[in-house]
Amino acid sequence: MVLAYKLLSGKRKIMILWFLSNKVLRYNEILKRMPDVTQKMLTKQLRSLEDDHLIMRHVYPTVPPKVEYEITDIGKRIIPILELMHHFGASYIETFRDELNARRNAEGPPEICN
Amino acid sequence: MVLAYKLLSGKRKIMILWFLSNKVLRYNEILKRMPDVTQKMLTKQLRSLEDDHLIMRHVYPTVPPKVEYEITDIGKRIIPILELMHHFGASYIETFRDELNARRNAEGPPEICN
DNA sequence: CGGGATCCTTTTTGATACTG
DNA sequence: CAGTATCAAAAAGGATCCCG
Repeated sequence: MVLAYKLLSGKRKIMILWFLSNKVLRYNEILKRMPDVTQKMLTKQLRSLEDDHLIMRHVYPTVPPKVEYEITDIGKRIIPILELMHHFGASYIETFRDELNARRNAEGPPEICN
Repeated sequence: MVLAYKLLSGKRKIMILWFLSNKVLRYNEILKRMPDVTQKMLTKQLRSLEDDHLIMRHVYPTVPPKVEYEITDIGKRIIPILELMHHFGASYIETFRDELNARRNAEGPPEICN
């Protein structure tokens, strides 16, 4: 439990895994899908996910370089957790819609994903 | 997804919810179950969980004071996520036992919960 | 008993510029 | 294209002491 939590700790990791859950993506493709992340942070989280064996990094030594990221078998086993989180988020929003709207107006811009 | 992640962000929240999933507990009972947390941090995380409506706080104005914490209905809906995380942790450990042991020896003391 | 208040350290995240 | 490097800010976590 704590272990899974730690593996997912990091503001962007769950989104990265979510994107990679059904596709192999290049570095820039992931970057485009996350408009508010810096290159540095994306790289860092990708490295961390790779170190934890949740994703694989494939480097094609071409010019220009091409790097693809692919979810691993063990990484795929995290997807059901993300799906549950997604469903939970939806029902949570439904329950507290008004309160969440109030917070949102007070604090900042909306999220892409719940 | 991101929302559920944010609600669970905080080093102790998932453990607190785990403990409260099947019992109402007093402040000190939670504290005893988490040997390495300070009172300040426990209080802080409890307040945060309460603000997010995942737990309820019942104060009995006796002397000495008595405060109980109880999971809410919406809080209970997070438990399946924690159970999945727990199972994931177990299979992850099984897959990478050797590597995890190596890290453990290098870094520090073991966890109570995976 | 169940906290709150202060002060401090560690960790995480971000902005910006540069490169093979 | 896919990153590094440097610097700075913010967030999270912790130690310690005090209180009704």
